[in-house]
Amino acid sequence: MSQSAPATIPNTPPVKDMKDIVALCKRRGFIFQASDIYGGINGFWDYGPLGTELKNNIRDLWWNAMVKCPPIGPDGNPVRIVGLDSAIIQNPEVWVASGHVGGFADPMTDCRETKKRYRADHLVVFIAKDGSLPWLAVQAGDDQLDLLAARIKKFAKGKAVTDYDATPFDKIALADIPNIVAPEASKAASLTEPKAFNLLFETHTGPIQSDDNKAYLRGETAQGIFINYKNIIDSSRVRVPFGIAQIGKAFRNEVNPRNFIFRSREFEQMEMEWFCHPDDADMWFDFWMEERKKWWLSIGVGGDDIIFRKHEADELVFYSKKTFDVEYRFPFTSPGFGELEGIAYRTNYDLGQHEKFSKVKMEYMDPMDNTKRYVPHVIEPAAGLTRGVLAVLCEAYTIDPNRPAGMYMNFHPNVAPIKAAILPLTEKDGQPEIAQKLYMDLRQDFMVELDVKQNIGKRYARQDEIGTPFCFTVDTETATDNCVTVRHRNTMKQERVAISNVKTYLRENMAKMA
RNA sequence: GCGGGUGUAGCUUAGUGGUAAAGCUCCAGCCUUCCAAGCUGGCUAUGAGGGUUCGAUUCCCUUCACCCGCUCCA
Repeated sequence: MSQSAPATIPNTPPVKDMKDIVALCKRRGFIFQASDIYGGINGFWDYGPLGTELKNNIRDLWWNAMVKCPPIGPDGNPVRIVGLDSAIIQNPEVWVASGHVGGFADPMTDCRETKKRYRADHLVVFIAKDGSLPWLAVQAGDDQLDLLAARIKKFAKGKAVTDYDATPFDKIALADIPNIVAPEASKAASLTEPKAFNLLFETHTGPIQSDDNKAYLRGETAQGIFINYKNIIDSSRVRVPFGIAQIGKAFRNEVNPRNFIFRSREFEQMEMEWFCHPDDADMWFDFWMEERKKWWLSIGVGGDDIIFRKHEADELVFYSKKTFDVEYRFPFTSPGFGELEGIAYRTNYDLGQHEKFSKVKMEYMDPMDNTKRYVPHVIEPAAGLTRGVLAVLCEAYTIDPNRPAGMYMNFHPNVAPIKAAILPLTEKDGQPEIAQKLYMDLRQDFMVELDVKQNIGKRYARQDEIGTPFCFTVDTETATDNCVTVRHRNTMKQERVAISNVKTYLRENMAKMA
């Protein structure tokens, strides 16, 4: 029970507190700290009964919108997307080709004095030509000579920029590091030896560990798609443009897991790679941007707390020509936003890399014109499933001081873990038997719960707390009129429905927001 | 990885160098009631490890987890 419902100021929505959301997740079985009874493990989370339902619902809605029932393309026909479930461990060359082994393993150096951390390859060390100390480190960039000039003023009056030679920090011998003054430090010898930050999890295939059988847990599901591109082209009668979709776990050794399940070391992704002709890439980029907006709205993540934002040129990673973020205002990012999905125009970078490293041709031959050959370009809508779960949880959490728990979960019915509860008003007069019969029928089609214990108010309250949109209550009149009462979660309003219509009623109300 | 904070039952809190307290939840029973009603009974806790001590939940050390800030974030 929440004891900390904040005082409400008129016309100001009450502030959702992450602590309350995390507490609810544990209390009601959405999400637990992984290895809880052993004191937990940093960066990992377990999904309980309701969290699993919620996550599966979001996952299935994505799969449905992508693979089973993909959107109508610009030509009026549905686009073609096929599914894939690739291995978590692949040949380690995959991750060399993708850039993760190099890019995810940047050596970092810490400044003991200022507590700043720098990428070793982003620091330039200037060494005086006359051999005098100290050496001056600055952050690499267009302005590095200006930065150097400022440091010279402070540490080597009378010298000029031209009296120094530049050396990348990562080329400096370990023994010479104490000669260096860090970029914002006041004296030398504050930089630590560079430490490798390898964000890919390493493992070994086979029972004996050696460098020869080192392998990586995948850092993203996307590479599994790229390395199967050719298999799918050759086996599935797909033609460009088409997509390959995959949902699954990915692993990153995050430096600092934070914010509940937002940044964890094991997480789940929903990624689709859309292969198209380079001339059409911009059109498809806009197409998927719109489709992805619609999808997030369809699972109840909407309103002022979601934004769709194009990256500025200086934010783009080097292989991407355009990136578009779907971001949610989480309680811990507010008033800022945190990323839910990135839609990236990745050019033909990934297929090109795998062509180069595997020596397998990735060229596509236009079936209508054999003279047209090209490596397809890729638009990638890559969403975080577990981040989606968190956004849905935060969005649904609704403070309501009039309810026993002080809140309820306003899930869109299509993501709600339990769609309906069947409740006999009392435990006598044959009501449990009627309820049981209705439950046995409904459970064929819906995740429903039968609850006969305790008074009806407690049972409604419990269902509100886990976000069950509908309760069907069997009462004394049910035996004679064959109707039950539908009680709505958000409004607490009730209406009478014939037992024979309950299934239809549920189906019709599942698609719309309560 | 750095700095700061926090760890007592499922939740919210109390307390003490000497038998760890309560409310709510939960479970069982009574009651049979449309919004956590009432009555009875019950389960469950000092994050982990070490040290000091006759005795540690309390003091000390280490460690783990979580929160905030920094850093990082293909």
